[in-house]
Amino acid sequence: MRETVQRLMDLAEAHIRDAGYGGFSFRELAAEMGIKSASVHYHFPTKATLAAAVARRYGDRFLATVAPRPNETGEDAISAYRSACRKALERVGRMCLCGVLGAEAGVLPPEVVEEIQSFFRRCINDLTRRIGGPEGEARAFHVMATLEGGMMLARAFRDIEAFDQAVASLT
Amino acid sequence: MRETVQRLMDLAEAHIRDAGYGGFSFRELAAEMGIKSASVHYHFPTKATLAAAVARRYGDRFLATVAPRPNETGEDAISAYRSACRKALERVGRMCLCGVLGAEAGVLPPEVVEEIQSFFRRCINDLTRRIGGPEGEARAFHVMATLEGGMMLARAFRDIEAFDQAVASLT
DNA sequence: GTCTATAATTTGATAGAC
DNA sequence: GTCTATCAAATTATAGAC
Repeated sequence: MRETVQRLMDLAEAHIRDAGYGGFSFRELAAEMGIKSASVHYHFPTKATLAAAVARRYGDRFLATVAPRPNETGEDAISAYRSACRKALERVGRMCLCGVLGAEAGVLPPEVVEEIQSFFRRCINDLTRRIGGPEGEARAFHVMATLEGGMMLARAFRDIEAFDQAVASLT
Repeated sequence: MRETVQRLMDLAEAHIRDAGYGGFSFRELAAEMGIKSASVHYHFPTKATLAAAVARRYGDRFLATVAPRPNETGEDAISAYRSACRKALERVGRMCLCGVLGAEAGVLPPEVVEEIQSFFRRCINDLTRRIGGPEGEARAFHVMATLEGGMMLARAFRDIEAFDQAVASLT
Protein backbone atom coordinates (compact mmCIF):
# COMPACT_ATOMS: atom_id res chain seq x y z
CA MET A 1 0.00 0.00 0.00
CA ARG A 2 1.18 3.52 -0.80
CA GLU A 3 0.24 4.64 2.71
CA THR A 4 2.55 2.13 4.37
CA VAL A 5 5.45 3.10 2.14
CA GLN A 6 4.99 6.78 2.99
CA ARG A 7 4.87 6.15 6.73
CA LEU A 8 7.95 3.95 6.56
CA MET A 9 9.82 6.68 4.76
CA ASP A 10 8.64 9.28 7.30
CA LEU A 11 9.98 7.20 10.16
CA ALA A 12 13.24 6.40 8.41
CA GLU A 13 13.77 10.06 7.59
CA ALA A 14 13.27 11.10 11.20
CA HIS A 15 15.74 8.53 12.44
CA ILE A 16 18.40 9.34 9.85
CA ARG A 17 18.18 13.05 10.57
CA ASP A 18 18.64 12.27 14.24
CA ALA A 19 21.39 9.72 14.09
CA GLY A 20 22.56 9.00 10.56
CA TYR A 21 22.48 5.88 8.44
CA GLY A 22 23.22 3.60 11.37
CA GLY A 23 20.49 5.27 13.38
CA PHE A 24 17.64 3.02 12.35
CA SER A 25 16.94 -0.64 11.77
CA PHE A 26 14.17 -2.44 9.94
CA ARG A 27 13.03 -3.98 13.20
CA GLU A 28 12.80 -0.56 14.82
CA LEU A 29 10.77 0.90 11.96
CA ALA A 30 8.53 -2.16 11.93
CA ALA A 31 7.88 -1.95 15.67
CA GLU A 32 6.92 1.71 15.38
CA MET A 33 4.50 0.83 12.59
CA GLY A 34 3.03 -2.13 14.42
CA ILE A 35 4.19 -4.61 11.77
CA LYS A 36 7.09 -7.04 11.42
CA SER A 37 10.48 -6.39 9.89
CA ALA A 38 9.86 -8.94 7.12
CA SER A 39 7.00 -6.72 5.95
CA VAL A 40 9.36 -3.78 5.67
CA HIS A 41 11.56 -5.87 3.39
CA TYR A 42 8.53 -6.41 1.18
CA HIS A 43 8.38 -2.67 0.48
CA PHE A 44 12.14 -2.02 0.44
CA PRO A 45 14.39 -4.98 -0.36
CA THR A 46 17.44 -3.54 1.40
CA LYS A 47 18.34 -0.83 3.85
CA ALA A 48 20.26 1.00 1.13
CA THR A 49 17.17 1.04 -1.10
CA LEU A 50 15.11 2.62 1.63
CA ALA A 51 17.74 5.22 2.52
CA ALA A 52 18.19 6.18 -1.13
CA ALA A 53 14.43 6.55 -1.61
CA VAL A 54 14.20 8.70 1.50
CA ALA A 55 17.05 10.92 0.29
CA ARG A 56 15.43 11.40 -3.11
CA ARG A 57 12.05 12.28 -1.64
CA TYR A 58 13.74 14.65 0.80
CA GLY A 59 15.48 16.44 -2.05
CA ASP A 60 12.30 16.76 -4.11
CA ARG A 61 10.43 18.19 -1.16
CA PHE A 62 13.22 20.58 -0.19
CA LEU A 63 13.57 21.97 -3.69
CA ALA A 64 9.82 22.44 -3.94
CA THR A 65 9.89 24.36 -0.64
CA VAL A 66 12.54 26.80 -1.83
CA ALA A 67 11.06 27.25 -5.31
CA PRO A 68 11.49 30.79 -6.65
CA ARG A 69 8.77 33.42 -6.44
CA PRO A 70 8.20 35.76 -9.38
CA ASN A 71 10.67 38.65 -9.74
CA GLU A 72 12.91 37.46 -6.93
CA THR A 73 16.44 38.73 -6.38
CA GLY A 74 19.51 36.68 -5.54
CA GLU A 75 19.08 37.63 -1.91
CA ASP A 76 15.49 36.38 -1.97
CA ALA A 77 16.78 33.00 -3.13
CA ILE A 78 19.29 32.81 -0.30
CA SER A 79 16.57 33.84 2.16
CA ALA A 80 14.32 31.06 0.89
CA TYR A 81 17.04 28.47 1.53
CA ARG A 82 17.83 29.89 4.97
CA SER A 83 14.18 29.91 6.00
CA ALA A 84 13.65 26.33 4.86
CA CYS A 85 16.61 25.16 6.94
CA ARG A 86 15.59 27.15 9.98
CA LYS A 87 12.02 25.88 9.91
CA ALA A 88 13.25 22.27 9.91
CA LEU A 89 15.40 23.05 12.92
CA GLU A 90 12.72 24.83 14.91
CA ARG A 91 9.88 22.47 14.07
CA VAL A 92 11.52 19.14 14.71
CA GLY A 93 14.98 20.03 15.97
CA ARG A 94 16.56 18.01 13.22
CA MET A 95 19.17 18.93 10.67
CA CYS A 96 19.33 18.31 6.95
CA LEU A 97 19.07 14.63 6.01
CA CYS A 98 21.69 14.99 3.31
CA GLY A 99 23.99 16.90 5.64
CA VAL A 100 24.00 14.03 8.12
CA LEU A 101 24.56 11.45 5.40
CA GLY A 102 27.14 13.60 3.63
CA ALA A 103 29.30 13.58 6.73
CA GLU A 104 29.20 9.77 6.76
CA ALA A 105 29.60 9.47 3.01
CA GLY A 106 32.89 7.61 3.30
CA VAL A 107 31.26 4.24 3.83
CA LEU A 108 27.67 4.55 2.64
CA PRO A 109 26.24 2.24 -0.02
CA PRO A 110 26.86 3.67 -3.52
CA GLU A 111 23.19 4.19 -4.30
CA VAL A 112 22.84 6.36 -1.19
CA VAL A 113 25.97 8.37 -2.00
CA GLU A 114 24.58 9.05 -5.47
CA GLU A 115 21.38 10.48 -4.05
CA ILE A 116 23.31 12.69 -1.63
CA GLN A 117 25.46 14.05 -4.44
CA SER A 118 22.39 14.56 -6.57
CA PHE A 119 20.76 16.60 -3.80
CA PHE A 120 23.71 18.94 -3.40
CA ARG A 121 24.19 19.26 -7.15
CA ARG A 122 20.55 20.22 -7.61
CA CYS A 123 20.67 22.78 -4.80
CA ILE A 124 23.91 24.34 -5.98
CA ASN A 125 22.79 24.50 -9.61
CA ASP A 126 19.52 26.08 -8.57
CA LEU A 127 21.19 28.64 -6.31
CA THR A 128 23.87 29.44 -8.88
CA ARG A 129 21.25 30.30 -11.48
CA ARG A 130 19.12 32.34 -9.09
CA ILE A 131 22.02 34.26 -7.58
CA GLY A 132 23.50 34.90 -11.00
CA GLY A 133 26.61 36.85 -11.88
CA PRO A 134 30.17 35.68 -12.41
CA GLU A 135 30.57 34.60 -8.77
CA GLY A 136 27.23 32.85 -8.66
CA GLU A 137 28.59 29.33 -8.34
CA ALA A 138 31.12 30.12 -5.63
CA ARG A 139 28.44 31.93 -3.67
CA ALA A 140 26.10 28.97 -4.06
CA PHE A 141 28.74 26.63 -2.60
CA HIS A 142 29.33 29.11 0.19
CA VAL A 143 25.66 29.36 1.06
CA MET A 144 25.09 25.60 1.11
CA ALA A 145 28.20 24.99 3.22
CA THR A 146 27.25 27.65 5.75
CA LEU A 147 23.66 26.46 6.05
CA GLU A 148 24.71 22.83 6.52
CA GLY A 149 27.45 23.75 8.98
CA GLY A 150 25.07 26.06 10.83
CA MET A 151 22.51 23.29 11.21
CA MET A 152 25.24 20.98 12.48
CA LEU A 153 26.33 23.55 15.09
CA ALA A 154 22.74 24.04 16.23
CA ARG A 155 22.42 20.29 16.56
CA ALA A 156 25.65 19.92 18.50
CA PHE A 157 24.83 22.78 20.88
CA ARG A 158 21.13 21.93 20.96
CA ASP A 159 20.54 25.62 20.42
CA ILE A 160 19.04 27.18 17.30
CA GLU A 161 20.79 30.43 18.19
CA ALA A 162 24.01 28.88 16.88
CA PHE A 163 22.38 28.55 13.45
CA ASP A 164 21.18 32.14 13.50
CA GLN A 165 24.61 33.50 14.38
CA ALA A 166 26.30 31.40 11.72
CA VAL A 167 24.03 32.39 8.84
CA ALA A 168 23.19 35.99 9.78
CA SER A 169 25.74 37.47 7.38
CA LEU A 170 24.70 35.38 4.37
CA THR A 171 23.70 37.54 1.46
CA MET B 1 51.09 0.67 27.60
CA ARG B 2 50.88 4.25 26.40
CA GLU B 3 51.85 3.17 22.87
CA THR B 4 48.89 0.82 22.53
CA VAL B 5 46.48 3.48 23.77
CA GLN B 6 47.79 5.96 21.21
CA ARG B 7 47.50 3.53 18.32
CA LEU B 8 43.99 2.56 19.35
CA MET B 9 42.98 6.20 19.36
CA ASP B 10 44.60 6.76 15.97
CA LEU B 11 42.59 3.91 14.46
CA ALA B 12 39.36 4.96 16.13
CA GLU B 13 39.82 8.54 14.94
CA ALA B 14 40.31 7.43 11.35
CA HIS B 15 37.18 5.29 11.42
CA ILE B 16 35.02 7.93 13.05
CA ARG B 17 36.11 10.57 10.57
CA ASP B 18 35.21 8.19 7.78
CA ALA B 19 31.93 6.87 9.00
CA GLY B 20 30.86 8.35 12.31
CA TYR B 21 30.31 6.82 15.73
CA GLY B 22 28.85 3.64 14.31
CA GLY B 23 31.78 3.32 11.93
CA PHE B 24 34.01 1.24 14.16
CA SER B 25 33.79 -1.64 16.56
CA PHE B 26 36.14 -2.87 19.27
CA ARG B 27 36.65 -6.08 17.32
CA GLU B 28 37.62 -4.15 14.21
CA LEU B 29 40.13 -1.99 16.05
CA ALA B 30 41.54 -5.06 17.79
CA ALA B 31 41.98 -6.93 14.52
CA GLU B 32 43.83 -4.00 12.98
CA MET B 33 46.14 -3.92 15.99
CA GLY B 34 46.70 -7.66 16.04
CA ILE B 35 45.13 -8.07 19.48
CA LYS B 36 41.73 -9.18 20.81
CA SER B 37 38.71 -7.04 21.57
CA ALA B 38 38.89 -7.91 25.27
CA SER B 39 42.26 -6.17 25.37
CA VAL B 40 40.74 -3.02 23.94
CA HIS B 41 38.23 -3.04 26.78
CA TYR B 42 41.16 -3.14 29.18
CA HIS B 43 42.30 0.28 27.91
CA PHE B 44 38.86 1.78 27.33
CA PRO B 45 36.00 0.30 29.37
CA THR B 46 33.29 1.36 26.93
CA LYS B 47 32.94 2.59 23.37
CA ALA B 48 31.73 5.96 24.63
CA THR B 49 34.87 6.34 26.76
CA LEU B 50 37.08 5.75 23.75
CA ALA B 51 35.12 8.10 21.47
CA ALA B 52 35.18 10.86 24.08
CA ALA B 53 38.94 10.46 24.58
CA VAL B 54 39.49 10.61 20.82
CA ALA B 55 37.38 13.75 20.53
CA ARG B 56 39.27 15.48 23.33
CA ARG B 57 42.66 14.62 21.86
CA TYR B 58 41.46 15.76 18.43
CA GLY B 59 40.41 19.12 19.85
CA ASP B 60 43.69 19.65 21.69
CA ARG B 61 45.67 18.86 18.56
CA PHE B 62 43.51 21.03 16.31
CA LEU B 63 43.75 24.05 18.58
CA ALA B 64 47.51 23.63 18.82
CA THR B 65 47.68 23.55 15.01
CA VAL B 66 45.80 26.83 14.60
CA ALA B 67 47.59 28.59 17.47
CA PRO B 68 48.12 32.32 16.79
CA ARG B 69 51.40 33.69 15.46
CA PRO B 70 52.76 36.98 16.83
CA ASN B 71 51.10 40.15 15.50
CA GLU B 72 48.43 38.28 13.54
CA THR B 73 45.31 39.95 12.18
CA GLY B 74 41.78 38.58 12.28
CA GLU B 75 42.19 37.44 8.70
CA ASP B 76 45.34 35.54 9.66
CA ALA B 77 43.35 33.66 12.27
CA ILE B 78 40.68 32.69 9.75
CA SER B 79 43.40 31.61 7.32
CA ALA B 80 44.96 29.41 9.96
CA TYR B 81 41.65 27.62 10.53
CA ARG B 82 41.01 27.26 6.83
CA SER B 83 44.48 25.83 6.19
CA ALA B 84 44.17 23.33 9.01
CA CYS B 85 40.88 22.04 7.60
CA ARG B 86 42.15 21.89 4.06
CA LYS B 87 45.29 20.00 5.03
CA ALA B 88 43.21 17.33 6.76
CA LEU B 89 41.11 16.97 3.63
CA GLU B 90 44.00 16.76 1.20
CA ARG B 91 46.22 14.53 3.33
CA VAL B 92 43.78 11.87 4.37
CA GLY B 93 40.58 12.80 2.59
CA ARG B 94 38.73 12.95 5.86
CA MET B 95 36.60 15.64 7.39
CA CYS B 96 36.55 17.05 10.91
CA LEU B 97 35.95 14.43 13.58
CA CYS B 98 33.69 16.74 15.55
CA GLY B 99 31.79 17.71 12.40
CA VAL B 100 30.89 14.09 11.74
CA LEU B 101 29.91 13.48 15.35
CA GLY B 102 28.07 16.80 15.60
CA ALA B 103 25.76 15.74 12.80
CA GLU B 104 24.90 12.56 14.72
CA ALA B 105 24.72 14.32 18.07
CA GLY B 106 21.05 13.47 18.53
CA VAL B 107 21.74 10.01 19.90
CA LEU B 108 25.37 9.92 21.01
CA PRO B 109 26.35 9.04 24.58
CA PRO B 110 26.35 12.15 26.80
CA GLU B 111 30.09 12.07 27.47
CA VAL B 112 30.74 12.20 23.71
CA VAL B 113 28.28 15.04 23.17
CA GLU B 114 30.02 17.02 25.90
CA GLU B 115 33.38 16.68 24.17
CA ILE B 116 31.90 17.77 20.84
CA GLN B 117 30.34 20.83 22.41
CA SER B 118 33.60 21.58 24.20
CA PHE B 119 35.48 21.46 20.90
CA PHE B 120 33.18 23.92 19.16
CA ARG B 121 33.05 26.19 22.18
CA ARG B 122 36.84 26.32 22.34
CA CYS B 123 37.17 27.04 18.61
CA ILE B 124 34.51 29.73 18.61
CA ASN B 125 35.87 31.41 21.74
CA ASP B 126 39.36 31.38 20.26
CA LEU B 127 38.21 32.75 16.91
CA THR B 128 36.00 35.38 18.52
CA ARG B 129 38.90 36.76 20.51
CA ARG B 130 41.31 36.70 17.57
CA ILE B 131 38.90 38.27 15.08
CA GLY B 132 37.85 40.87 17.60
CA GLY B 133 35.40 43.71 17.13
CA PRO B 134 31.70 43.89 17.93
CA GLU B 135 30.81 41.26 15.34
CA GLY B 136 33.59 38.92 16.37
CA GLU B 137 31.39 36.19 17.79
CA ALA B 138 28.96 36.10 14.89
CA ARG B 139 31.85 35.94 12.46
CA ALA B 140 33.41 33.11 14.47
CA PHE B 141 30.17 31.10 14.21
CA HIS B 142 30.02 31.88 10.51
CA VAL B 143 33.60 30.74 9.90
CA MET B 144 33.20 27.47 11.80
CA ALA B 145 29.90 26.67 10.08
CA THR B 146 31.31 27.35 6.62
CA LEU B 147 34.46 25.31 7.23
CA GLU B 148 32.51 22.34 8.58
CA GLY B 149 29.93 22.53 5.81
CA GLY B 150 32.67 22.92 3.22
CA MET B 151 34.42 19.79 4.47
CA MET B 152 31.13 17.93 4.37
CA LEU B 153 30.52 18.99 0.74
CA ALA B 154 34.04 17.92 -0.25
CA ARG B 155 33.39 14.59 1.41
CA ALA B 156 30.05 14.11 -0.29
CA PHE B 157 31.36 15.06 -3.74
CA ARG B 158 34.75 13.40 -3.11
CA ASP B 159 36.28 16.57 -4.49
CA ILE B 160 38.33 19.05 -2.51
CA GLU B 161 37.37 21.74 -5.03
CA ALA B 162 33.98 21.92 -3.34
CA PHE B 163 35.70 22.97 -0.12
CA ASP B 164 37.75 25.62 -1.90
CA GLN B 165 34.72 27.13 -3.58
CA ALA B 166 32.75 27.18 -0.34
CA VAL B 167 35.38 28.88 1.79
CA ALA B 168 37.01 31.18 -0.79
CA SER B 169 35.07 34.24 0.34
CA LEU B 170 35.76 33.80 4.06
CA THR B 171 37.49 36.83 5.52
C1' DG C 1 0.84 -7.46 2.34
C1' DT C 2 1.72 -9.41 6.43
C1' DC C 3 3.07 -13.17 9.05
C1' DT C 4 6.32 -16.95 11.53
C1' DA C 5 10.59 -18.68 11.70
C1' DT C 6 15.19 -18.64 11.10
C1' DA C 7 19.80 -18.10 9.18
C1' DA C 8 24.24 -15.92 9.48
C1' DT C 9 26.73 -12.32 11.33
C1' DT C 10 28.11 -8.64 14.35
C1' DT C 11 27.94 -6.01 18.37
C1' DG C 12 29.31 -4.19 23.27
C1' DA C 13 30.66 -6.13 27.22
C1' DT C 14 32.30 -9.44 31.13
C1' DA C 15 34.70 -13.39 33.82
C1' DG C 16 38.62 -15.37 34.82
C1' DA C 17 43.17 -17.72 33.47
C1' DC C 18 47.97 -16.63 32.39
C1' DG D 1 48.21 -6.49 29.35
C1' DT D 2 46.65 -9.94 26.78
C1' DC D 3 44.29 -14.05 26.26
C1' DT D 4 40.09 -17.67 25.73
C1' DA D 5 35.54 -18.18 26.17
C1' DT D 6 31.22 -16.63 26.37
C1' DC D 7 26.83 -13.91 26.87
C1' DA D 8 22.83 -11.48 25.54
C1' DA D 9 21.28 -8.74 22.21
C1' DA D 10 20.81 -6.74 17.75
C1' DT D 11 21.55 -6.67 12.84
C1' DT D 12 20.32 -7.49 7.61
C1' DA D 13 18.13 -10.56 5.06
C1' DT D 14 15.46 -14.77 3.20
C1' DA D 15 11.94 -18.77 2.70
C1' DG D 16 7.58 -19.95 2.69
C1' DA D 17 2.73 -20.06 4.82
C1' DC D 18 -1.60 -17.41 5.04
